[in-house]
Amino acid sequence: MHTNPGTDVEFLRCNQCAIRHHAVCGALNQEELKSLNQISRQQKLKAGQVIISEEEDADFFANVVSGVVKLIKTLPDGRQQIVGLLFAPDFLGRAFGKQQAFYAEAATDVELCSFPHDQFERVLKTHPGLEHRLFEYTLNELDSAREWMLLLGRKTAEEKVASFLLMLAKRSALMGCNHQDPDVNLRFVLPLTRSDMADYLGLTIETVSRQITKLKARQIISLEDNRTFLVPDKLALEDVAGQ
Amino acid sequence: MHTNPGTDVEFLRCNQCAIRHHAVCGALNQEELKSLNQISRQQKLKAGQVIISEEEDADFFANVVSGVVKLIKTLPDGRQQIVGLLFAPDFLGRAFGKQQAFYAEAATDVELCSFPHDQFERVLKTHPGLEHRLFEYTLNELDSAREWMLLLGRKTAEEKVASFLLMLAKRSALMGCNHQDPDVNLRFVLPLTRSDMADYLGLTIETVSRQITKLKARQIISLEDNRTFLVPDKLALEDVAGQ
DNA sequence: CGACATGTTGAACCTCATCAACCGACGTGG
DNA sequence: CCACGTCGGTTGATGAGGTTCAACATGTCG
Repeated sequence: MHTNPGTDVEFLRCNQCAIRHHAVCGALNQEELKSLNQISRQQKLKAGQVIISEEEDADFFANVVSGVVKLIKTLPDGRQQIVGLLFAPDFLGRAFGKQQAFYAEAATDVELCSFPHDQFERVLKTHPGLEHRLFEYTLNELDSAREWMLLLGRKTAEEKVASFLLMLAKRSALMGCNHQDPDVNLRFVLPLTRSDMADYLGLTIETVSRQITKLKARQIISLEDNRTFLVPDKLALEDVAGQ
Repeated sequence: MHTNPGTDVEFLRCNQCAIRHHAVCGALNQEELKSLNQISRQQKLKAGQVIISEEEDADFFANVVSGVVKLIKTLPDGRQQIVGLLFAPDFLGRAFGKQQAFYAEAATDVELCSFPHDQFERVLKTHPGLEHRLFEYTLNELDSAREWMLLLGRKTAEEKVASFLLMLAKRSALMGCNHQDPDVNLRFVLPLTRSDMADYLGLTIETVSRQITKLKARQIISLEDNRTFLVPDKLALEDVAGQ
């Protein structure tokens, strides 16, 4: 708990953080932020890098500052399912238990703000506001997971792809504090490969590709390039997605 | 906050509760338990009864004391997916928000110990131990949900059915403080109809029925009656389930 | 007893997975 | 500089796994 000048500089870092007000640390007052800041570490990862492996315990928590992280579960024979996508400012890691039944991998280049496991848990114990925020975050994660269970269990390939694109479209509309009319020609960049999409939707890459082609043909979406999507009519897409 | 004799009788009820030490209220000391007990109400429901509807806000929380509750999400055209099964002593309801994106229905006859929404949230605010327990419970729910995403997205019909039966077998082995050898001839009663199974596994009833028949033929399971299953060799079943 | 719900079985069909070829972009090394 | 391999993506042909539709069996309840 030293309070040398260096601390103040680091302290500043949190106050200037791009995601601060939306991340779980947004719950903290200046004093609490300070103690969290002291244990945090910025970290940059390349796309494809494994962040948490399935075997070893995770020794840290982290906020996603930029980029996208995949949470992946695998079957012994190699089949895999993405069980969560983390965008900024999502939180990575499971409180109260180091065991993760999945591994985490950078889908794009990623910046993390990470905290050593034990120290973070200590801060958690002493700052109920932080735990509360994390709890609310977890409840939202659970809601999303259940939404995805409906998609995986009951939607057709076309509905799956449409639902996923719709999710990204909405997300980007929310993010960009968009001055554009939110319902007209939504535009977003897909942060995943077709293979990732397939693993998220419980499909194969071929099926994903075909469904995208079909949506293009029906003019429900159009592509600037392989990764950049345009949605001229959000309602039409919602219709295909089965709400 | 009256403390008339009646209160003590009710107080006793929690102390004698069958699920107390496993339920979220297990985190509470006597004093805390008392305040929770004062707002609780026992409730009995018949199989098939809707507990929380999708439209209206839920005005209560509850512990499942006995029986099984289905959490169901539906698509506009009627397709449905069970996104969670609650056994005793699971907790029903979403803290910090009345909105549920699914509805809850009794799969069997059910006993609940329920708490009015607002009062429970008030207790929650003043008893961090309870909130903490609920948080841990929610984290486990999230883990299960993700496990199920893998099943829904990547497992075959046979693996799905086997996984589900395995889950119930393990569950019943844990419950019955079994003196029986845990690996030999596990026996359990299925608390669901084939239709519920199908909705939980993302299949049709016909497929479920056929897979059960197939597992029977391969001697991996046997049935005393439609609802009572025997697992002579747990390892064989695990093998079919794809771990 | 008939009506209804739950479950099983059969046959036909269809969606999606599989296998394979191909395309364009990119990077590397001869 | 261009040939080459690789990677991400698309498209085509084929077939299997699961759905759909239908009939039938069994058990329960008024």
